[in-house]
Amino acid sequence: MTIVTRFPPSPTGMLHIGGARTALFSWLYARRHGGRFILRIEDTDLERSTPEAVQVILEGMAWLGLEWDEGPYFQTQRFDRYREVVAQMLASGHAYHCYCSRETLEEMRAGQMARKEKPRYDGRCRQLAAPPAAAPAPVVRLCNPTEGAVVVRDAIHGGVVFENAELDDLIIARSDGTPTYNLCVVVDDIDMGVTHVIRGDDHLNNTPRQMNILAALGAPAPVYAHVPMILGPDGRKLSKRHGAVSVLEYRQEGYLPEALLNYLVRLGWSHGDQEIFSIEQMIAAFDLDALSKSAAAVNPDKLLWLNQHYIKTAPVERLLAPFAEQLRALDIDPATGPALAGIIECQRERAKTLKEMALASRFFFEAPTVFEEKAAAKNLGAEARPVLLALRAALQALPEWTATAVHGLVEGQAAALGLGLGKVAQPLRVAVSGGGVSPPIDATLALLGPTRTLPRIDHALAWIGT
RNA sequence: GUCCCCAUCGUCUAGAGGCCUAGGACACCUCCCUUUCACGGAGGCGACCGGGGUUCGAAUCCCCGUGGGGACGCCA
Repeated sequence: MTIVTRFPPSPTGMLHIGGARTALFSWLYARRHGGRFILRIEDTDLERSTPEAVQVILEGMAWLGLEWDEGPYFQTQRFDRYREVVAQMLASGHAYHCYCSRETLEEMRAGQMARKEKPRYDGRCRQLAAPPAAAPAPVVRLCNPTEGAVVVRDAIHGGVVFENAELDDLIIARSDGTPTYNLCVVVDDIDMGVTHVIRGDDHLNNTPRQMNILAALGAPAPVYAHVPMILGPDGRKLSKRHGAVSVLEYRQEGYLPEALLNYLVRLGWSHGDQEIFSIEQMIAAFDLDALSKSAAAVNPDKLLWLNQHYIKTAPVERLLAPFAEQLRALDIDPATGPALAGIIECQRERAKTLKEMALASRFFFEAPTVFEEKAAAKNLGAEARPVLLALRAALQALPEWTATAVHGLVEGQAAALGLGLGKVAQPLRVAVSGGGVSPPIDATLALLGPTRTLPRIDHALAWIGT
């Protein structure tokens, strides 16, 4: 049997990390078993769905590299099919027209709440012989079994029992004729041959209803796996207040998709003590039975750590494009400085994000005009003057401008001046970078080259002089 | 309110009755390395929600409680 999974976002907002993780799990499961992964856009809510949101979802999926084998399907393009199924259910007696007005329903709910009962439709239209006079356009409801129980066989939770008596006759088609979520999912999953439904456990309660529709249609149930929700860093429900919840925001913030994927895969899933997973390793190791049952809070620090790990270990070429993207976001033209590869090479161990790396690399492209106050106060005092003078002279005479040569030069000058390395390297660092923090001074100067370095020392000297 | 789900360090988790003096990771603290910042290395702090059972033995199984979450829409 070919494994078929799907990711069915509704285009009403951005692709957030919770959705991304569900997509990842579904994608991994399909890949792991050589199956197919389907992308389906659930846009039956005409009011709230937007083409922009569809675009954002597609972009997010593409950035993460979660390529789908089929789709994207749009439910709005399958309305004929849903109508056909609804008609069939009506004909077979598995569904019926309900003429209750919204007001009636509201009263019913209020009464039940007041009596501390579970609010649900009482099925009063089930036995209607004929439509009432002057009735509003009806909705179509599922004829839910009134007895017995539905057992959801869940790969994560085991068997979960729901009494049919707890369920009511849910609406499968609105009064305007459009189908609702529970009907569409079931029909699509049947038609698309979905074998494994991996989704958030907020859907666990919907599952018995969907299984009853499935039964009415005479279709077998897929394997369900209800994964726990993702919580914000504060342990509360994920919301916009927690910062970057949209996947594309992580891109803007300088995260690598492999880092986000690695972070996400370990949220609710584990493989022994392993923390670092390449895409290939995830695919090889992923399994439903290692998914956890409890909700997980996001830990921004750990994501940062993983991102830094991938920045440190990725091939430099892999970082070129996203790093350039970050520079441009800061209005820096990547072509106006030293080779990007060189910069990345010496910055990668001191940046947790590519954005941070870009910020720290600005001086490679733009000569500092002002100096960081504290760094200047500490390292660009009058005593730095002879040091910079000596350094300048020696650098100008340097036959070959390489990191090794600069390294030897700095050490030599320190010895000659009878000073510790810090007393020599720090003023130089502040002079060329504008601050007290930079990659090793030898590598920094090697990248800057004499044409950028010498004038900067002059500028610092002039600044000290005033 | 009713139904459903969940419960190991601050966080992510390992753990499928004895291997647990409860392991790893992030964060935090200390030390080492060091021209800054980092990287790296070595240590440290730190948890089985509570109560009953079952068992020779329970973090692991059962029950109750407590806490958290979800569902109860002509949203998905």
